Amino acid sequence: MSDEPVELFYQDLVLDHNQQASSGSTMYCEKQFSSFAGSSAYDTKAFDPSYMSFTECLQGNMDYDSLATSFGLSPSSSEVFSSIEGNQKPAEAGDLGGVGGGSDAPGTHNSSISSSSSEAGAEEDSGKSKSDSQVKGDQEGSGGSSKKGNGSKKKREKKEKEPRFAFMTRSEVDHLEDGYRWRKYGQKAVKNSPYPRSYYRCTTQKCGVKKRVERSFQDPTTVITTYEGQHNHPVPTSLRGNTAGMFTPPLLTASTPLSATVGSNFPQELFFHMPQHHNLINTNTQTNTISSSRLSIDSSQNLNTTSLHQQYQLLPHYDYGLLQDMVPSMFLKQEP
DNA sequence: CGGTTTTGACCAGCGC
DNA sequence: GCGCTGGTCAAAACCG
Repeated sequence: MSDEPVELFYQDLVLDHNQQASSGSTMYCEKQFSSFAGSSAYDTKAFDPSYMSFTECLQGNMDYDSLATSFGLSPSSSEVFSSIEGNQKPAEAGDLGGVGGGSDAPGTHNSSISSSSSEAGAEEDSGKSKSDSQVKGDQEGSGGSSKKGNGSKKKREKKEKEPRFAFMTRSEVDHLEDGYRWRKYGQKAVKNSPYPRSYYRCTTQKCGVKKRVERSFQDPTTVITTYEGQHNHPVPTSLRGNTAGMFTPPLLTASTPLSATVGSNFPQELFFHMPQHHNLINTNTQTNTISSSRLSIDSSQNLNTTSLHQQYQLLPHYDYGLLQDMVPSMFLKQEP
């Protein structure tokens, strides 16, 4: 796995709630893409309808390489894409350091993207190649024969590397709702971190998507979520407790470009809609900043910010940061 | 009662 | 070869 591409993004989506209350007014969400140093350089841009939702991405509507491409990274391969490569091991040391979500992150981040990915890498790569070989087509595959004892494991074929990507979210809730249903199948203590890592698998049959969730030990308010694989099914229409459990659907039916794709799959649809990030990428690695953009959402559309607060403990002013986790490139629709 | 979570054990890859 | 660590399994506990 170490060779597997993993890109981690850290983003702050700031909702200026000063604007939110009054209906008809406009709510502004400032998305701030930044690597862990937390520095920021605003690059205000309007949302472009040509983005792709996180969900879509998860469903496989977007090919992984495109992510790399959209990030301005070498499109070719996952290897390249995974700047982790070089950082593979570094992650181990203080490595996770990056995780700090920019808060206390020291000046260890040398580059925007790579630093972030290294971070993801830290988390990820830790997994080493394990899952690759271990991921039985799904435990079902190995069936009950199971692990112990019998050598059924030998038969495990090396599974194709699943595209993975990670992102950080500022939230008190470890397992963020993303529209899909997950079943937790494991939890492990993570080296160098007081916080355990939880493993989830999509409960939909034949969907082998997995995700790992762990809290950054450097910045406990930050949750690192790593998705592996792509959903081969639509987002469950009715989730227990309802979509996202926190945002009732027509939550954000903005009249802005965002609305173009903001469907009923809330939160992720909101959180994960990203603008063309070709424009967002700031290759200036010295600033550790990728960039940011602002999108406006017509609050008259009923954005329940209260729930936002409740669910994510949004910060009182403009640090409604939790919405922060998005993977910019993922939502980008590749232009033909 | 069915689905989910918890948790200890097991397995495999990697570094020393 | 050994120990460490991450990832997964599956029985038991838990929950609605």
